[in-house]
Amino acid sequence: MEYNFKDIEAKWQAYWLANKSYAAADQSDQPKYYGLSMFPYPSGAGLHVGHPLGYIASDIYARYKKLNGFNVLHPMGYDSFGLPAEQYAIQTGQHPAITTEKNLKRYREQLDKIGFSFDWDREVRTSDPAYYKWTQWIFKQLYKAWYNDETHKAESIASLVEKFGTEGNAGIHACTDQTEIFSAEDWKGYSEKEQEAILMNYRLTFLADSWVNWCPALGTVLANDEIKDGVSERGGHPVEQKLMRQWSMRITAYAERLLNDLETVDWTDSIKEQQRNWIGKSVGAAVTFKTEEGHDIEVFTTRPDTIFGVSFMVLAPEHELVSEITTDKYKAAVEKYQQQTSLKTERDRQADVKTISGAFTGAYAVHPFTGDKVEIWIADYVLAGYGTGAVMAVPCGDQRDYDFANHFGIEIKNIFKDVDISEAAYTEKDAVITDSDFLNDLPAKKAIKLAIFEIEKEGFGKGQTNYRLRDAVFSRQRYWGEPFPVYYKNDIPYLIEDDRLPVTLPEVDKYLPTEDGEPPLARAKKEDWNVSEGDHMEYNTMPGWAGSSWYFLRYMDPHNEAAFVSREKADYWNQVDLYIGGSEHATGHLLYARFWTKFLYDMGFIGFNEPFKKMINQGMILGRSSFVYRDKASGKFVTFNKRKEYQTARLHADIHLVDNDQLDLEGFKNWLPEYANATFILEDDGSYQCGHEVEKMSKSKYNVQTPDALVEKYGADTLRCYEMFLGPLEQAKPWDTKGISGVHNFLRKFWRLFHDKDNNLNVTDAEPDKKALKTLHKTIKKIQEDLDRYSFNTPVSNFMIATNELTDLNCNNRAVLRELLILISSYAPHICEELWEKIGEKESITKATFPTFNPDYLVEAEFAYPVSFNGKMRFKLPLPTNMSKEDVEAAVLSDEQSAKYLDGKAPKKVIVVPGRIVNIVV
RNA sequence: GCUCGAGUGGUGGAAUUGGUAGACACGCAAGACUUAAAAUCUUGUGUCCAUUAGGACGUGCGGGUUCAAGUCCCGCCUCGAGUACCA
Repeated sequence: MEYNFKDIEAKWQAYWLANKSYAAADQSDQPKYYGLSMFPYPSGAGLHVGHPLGYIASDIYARYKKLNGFNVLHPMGYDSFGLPAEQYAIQTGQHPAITTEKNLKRYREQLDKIGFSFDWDREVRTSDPAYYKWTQWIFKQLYKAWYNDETHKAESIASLVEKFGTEGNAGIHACTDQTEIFSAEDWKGYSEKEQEAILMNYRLTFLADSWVNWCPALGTVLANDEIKDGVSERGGHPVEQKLMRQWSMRITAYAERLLNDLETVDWTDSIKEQQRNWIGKSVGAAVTFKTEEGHDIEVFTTRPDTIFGVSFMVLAPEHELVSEITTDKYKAAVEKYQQQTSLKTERDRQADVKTISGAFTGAYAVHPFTGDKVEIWIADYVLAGYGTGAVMAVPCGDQRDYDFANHFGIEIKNIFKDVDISEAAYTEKDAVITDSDFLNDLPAKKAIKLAIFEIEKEGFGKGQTNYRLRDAVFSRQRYWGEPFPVYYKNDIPYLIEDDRLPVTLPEVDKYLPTEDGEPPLARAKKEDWNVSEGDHMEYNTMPGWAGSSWYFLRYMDPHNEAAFVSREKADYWNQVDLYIGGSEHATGHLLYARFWTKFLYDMGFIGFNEPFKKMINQGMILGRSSFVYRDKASGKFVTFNKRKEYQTARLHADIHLVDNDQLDLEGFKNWLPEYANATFILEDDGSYQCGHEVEKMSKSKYNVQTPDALVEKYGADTLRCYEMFLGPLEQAKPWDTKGISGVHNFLRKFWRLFHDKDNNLNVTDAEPDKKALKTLHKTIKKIQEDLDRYSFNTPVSNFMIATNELTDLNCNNRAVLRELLILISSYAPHICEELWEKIGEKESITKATFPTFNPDYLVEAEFAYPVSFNGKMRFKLPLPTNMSKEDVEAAVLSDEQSAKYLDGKAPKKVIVVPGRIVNIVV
């Protein structure tokens, strides 16, 4: 075999490992570069072809930066706590640590075969006690901190306790759930338990009874971002609301900074927008309306300028005041409506937005400015969970209020000057207000300010900013996660001392909740814990996102036993320069990682407050699933073209049993036990044809393509180049191996460039000719430009072009080929390293320097001008490149080919762009 | 509904500031080598008309700006992703 990729790849992978070729230096005169791919959760299915896509891109970039003289950090690790290993443990009794270890090993083998330049000495695993010791430590810091809204940063809780002792809490502007005001005297008089309860309302991680998303099937609570379409993201199980005592993270304290600092990072607009929506800032006012009976109803509005347009009010059906204010006459109707609403699931309620429904309570509120009577309704378009669960309805300015008013025949008052609201509400903020007392003739934006001023002056309410972002639930009733460094004494939580960390996971007999519904850790006896204090330890564990919120910091200083990262190393490596990963983490991981980074910055542990400077989201690689069709009546499997003659259910078939849509019948029977006795209704030619569809790759769809088979058949270098060649990194694309032979052929042709017919090295020291140098320098320029704008697919084409051109030129000059090897080495490191050695280089190509582009080689004496007539290219005319505009024009017009298109007429206009084009207007 | 992104040959895609549309590859077709196949190599390959020469049309659709538009502007259509009674 001429190009023996198997031997070559094994040889150099061993060499790189033995020589620590990719070790990042902690100190260097070179500028630093931190390139990072999101670390994977090691699932049982192994790596599929979608995983390496991002890794290959960050690897190419890391290598490219290294060749350009940067000190590069390019690490890899594993997000190794998580649900699947635990679900597997519940089913089989196997300890999740064993499952995880097994999966990890397989991941590593797969990764190693692809030839990544990871610095494995810096590997981190979130489930490693040496790692989660620091996750627990960061949790402790959050517990010992509060958020000062005056300084806009987190501060130590000790400073807060001091203030309480001297001035009470009235003058403190904090992000807190504490509403009660107390004096310094009060504070001193409180018991420890009372003081602790108050401090809980300030801490950045806190214990509170809160409504949580409870997933009975998984036996745990879930964060909002772990729920998609009303069901759990993992497993697709239903979720219900439940009041539970849980640890939470006060991420809302950082809402404003998380929003503003998006402007300082180079991410896609789409991800930034998703974060903005998730944070959901709305500026407006809280206004209190009094009912005729004297109850207070607080509403939140972003349009206080429209307050004179209020013609009714709406409460959420669950609003606590509903039963109190409803008059006897309307009681039955209101209760019926409440009942109807409660029967609807959250999902149904959101799905059906067209049906207008509601009920009048019989009660009236008094308009704070006009004193008018305003009807109070309940309706399910007002949500209990947002704002105050009550709105002041302004039909002329809000479409939902407009529709509601029309439906129930409520008055629609127009307070916008010269605006027609006969068809729909006017929701733009650019109208002039009228019929509104002191707001008359003001444009909306000014009116908003004045309205808030008046509302505050009269004591009806105040200006307020609301966020959709909620505090994040941080406890999970699961086994396979970080234990909390927390114990309880008399139901008061206390922290475990630093020198006793980590609190490691105790052994348990089963990975299920206890009979009385406590989390699995409650099964552990006192002596099963390595650290046990007080009445009992915390039984909850941390969520999956705990470990992944700071792992990028640990890579900087992975073996530090005295700190999660030393300040010195954090200062050196600083932000991640390039972060590559999927966009599915837009509102989860990326928000939490930003939050923790900002917190650690506030506390002075690190010197930057955004973790990821530049981010690229690789598109998903989709799989091509195959389907079989089972007749519901007979249970027989019906072939694709006959499926319509039967009542069939569509089932996934393993794509490895399908070749060109034809099913391997014996293989299918042997695949799953329930198919052992399968019978078939075949095509007329006796084959079974499968259906197919492009969808997400997943184990349950049996459409997972692993990279292993391709590495085996074509080699890692081919796989690397091919995954990049597929198309733009950010774009989603179906996986298709059709084109891979073309890329493999390129590498073989590249190999032949260095060898004669008998596969002997054939490289000369002779001076290369001009054409070869031109090809080389054209390629240097292209690769540099492409990579600098993160275009990973186009360099492969340019490598092919260069190889094709040099082959046509019979170029075997060492001077040219040597530089070409460096160019290609970031994409195909193994073959380049091998040829590099063969042409007599002594040191690894990973230590080489990226060639310098010299424009002189691209200078040509002649350029073939495309000559257009009326914008249509007609012919090409070679002319000297240094010819003046006037001479070019004269030369083109006097050329005999022009005569035909001019047809005897004089040109109206001639445009000459030197070195580009000539256009003649006739 | 809103936000973001994308629509280019049979296919994946290229064209960085408006300046030769379809690079590179796959596939397909013809040929060479071979007993044959595979592999390899050569040539061709946007569509339509034309024997050729050549011509017309072509980047989702309709307009516009310009000497020149895949690229810029206006109005639509389709697909993908995210998100939603957020007051």
